[in-house]
Order: sequence, then C-alpha cells, then structure tokens
Amino acid sequence: MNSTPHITEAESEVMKLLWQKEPLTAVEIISQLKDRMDWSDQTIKTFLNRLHKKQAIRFEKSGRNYLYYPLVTYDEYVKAANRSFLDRMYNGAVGMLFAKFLEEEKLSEGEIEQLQQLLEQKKRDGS
Amino acid sequence: MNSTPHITEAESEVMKLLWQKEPLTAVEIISQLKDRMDWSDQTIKTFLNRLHKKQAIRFEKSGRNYLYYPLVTYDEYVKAANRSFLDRMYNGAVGMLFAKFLEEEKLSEGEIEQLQQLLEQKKRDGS
DNA sequence: TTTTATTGTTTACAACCGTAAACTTAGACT
DNA sequence: AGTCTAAGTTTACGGTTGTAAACAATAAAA
Repeated sequence: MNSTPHITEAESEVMKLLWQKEPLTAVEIISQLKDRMDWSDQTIKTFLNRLHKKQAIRFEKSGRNYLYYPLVTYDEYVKAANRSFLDRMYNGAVGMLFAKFLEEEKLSEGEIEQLQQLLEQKKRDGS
Repeated sequence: MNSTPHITEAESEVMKLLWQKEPLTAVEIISQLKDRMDWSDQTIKTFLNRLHKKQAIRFEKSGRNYLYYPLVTYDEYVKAANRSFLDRMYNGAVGMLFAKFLEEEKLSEGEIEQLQQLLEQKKRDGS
C-alpha cells in the first residue's frame, strides 16, 4: 500500500548491513560503521532512530541487547531508487538509459555476453 | 578541470529548456516554465540566479533583454548523474545495474532488439 | 539497592533545496 | 528629466539531511 519510505544515502549504509545479516544488535551496527564511515556513534544512533521513525527498520529488545531487523527489503529499496532515477533522468525510457550507460561505461566481454543472454531470455518470456 | 556543478532537480527543468534551444531570454524561460511546473516567476528567477552562481549558465544582456546560455552541457550533466547513481547504488558495477533494470522494467520487442544491436557493436569495438 | 554503563530519545545546528516575497537598478515611456 | 516597469539580487522560511551533543531510561554490577 504505502510506498517504501525514503531512505537517504547515509541511512542506506545502515540498511546495507541489515540486508546482509539480520538481525544485528546496535553494538554490531555501530562498531561496523564507526570506522568504515568515520561516523560518531551518536550519528549512527540518529540514523537508527530516523529509520525506525520512518518504519524502515524495527527492533525488539531481548534482555540486554536490542535486535534490529529491516522492514524495507533490499529489492524494494533498489526498485524505488531505480524507478525514481529512470523517471527523473530519462522520463521513464529504459531504452535511453541503457543506451547512455552503454555509451559511457566499459563492459568486459563477459559482461556483454551475460547481458545478451538476459536479453535473449527476456525476449523469449515476452515483455 | 572542476567537475560539473551539482544541478538539482528543479534547476534541471531550467537547464532542459536551454539544452533544447540556446540562448533563451528570461521571459521565454519564465513563460515556458510557469505553467508547466506551476512555479511563480520569483521561483524561476531564484533558479536562474542559483544556476548562475554555480556557473551552470551564463547570460549577457543585449539591450533590454538578457540572453541565457548553458555552460554545462547535457552530456556532462547526464554523465555525472549516471556515474553518481551507479556508484551509490551498484558500487560501480554496470552489469548489476543492467540486470536489475532488465528484471524490473518491461521492454518492447523493438527496444530489446535495439539493445542487442548496441551490445553487438560494443563487442566489435572492444570494450 | 544504589551506582554505573549502555542504549534509545530529544534537541541542535548548519548546508542544501523548493518556494517565494521584498528590494534594487536600469532602460522605456511620457 | 521623472516615473514606470521589467529583470536581476537579497533575504526569508520551512523541510530534509548529515553530523552530533545532551538527556533519559533501564539493566547489570557492586
């Protein structure tokens, strides 16, 4: 019903951890992000809080530690971000997007072949 | 040298006009955007001003009217936006991006074939 | 049970963005 | 030349985001 809440870039760093392994305790989240992102623990706590407020995560306390779970899935997140980008930049025209990226980015032989297979399959499945 | 300045979404509406036709007078820009975007002229003036400050456009006055020119090209803009999106969302892995979009979006037979041709060509050109 | 440490909540603050009113200036018209 | 007016400039203001300090609550240790 309600579309996935907007997750900012900084917040997404927290989500990425939870998408990898769920649940995680606050300690785990903070310790993993603290060095990698050079954030103070207060900062990370803010993100946890905001994510909770916007219902992107939930937590339950089991005795002494709190366990965090994602409520928004990685797929929902990527999908929403993709859609939004596609609309903003290409007016929804996927073909355009592909063309532009192909023009700009280099692909390895392997990647190209993989994409060709995907396209073949897509054609077979119709749509 | 210096990377293209960051152009926000609202600002990009102004740029789009200038990328279509250059130069444009303030009157033209304002009148075209006013209805389409439901913005007051003051709002549009703000965008012109901000774009000018960040050197995304320039203007010269010929008599009583000001003529606006883009300084950032459409290609630079798209390229920067693409790069940034690719890095943020896919850690720079184009293959991933393509796969995700293919998975989510429907393509017409025609579009698929067009992409296949692009890939073929890409393969021939190497990289 | 009182203290302490941990972990969640409130408050803060500057930069950025969308939105726009107020101000200023320099030609156009009378 | 004086006034009007169009077009650029300054200021404003609420919401979001990155960043974090201050505060509160609660379980663990003494």
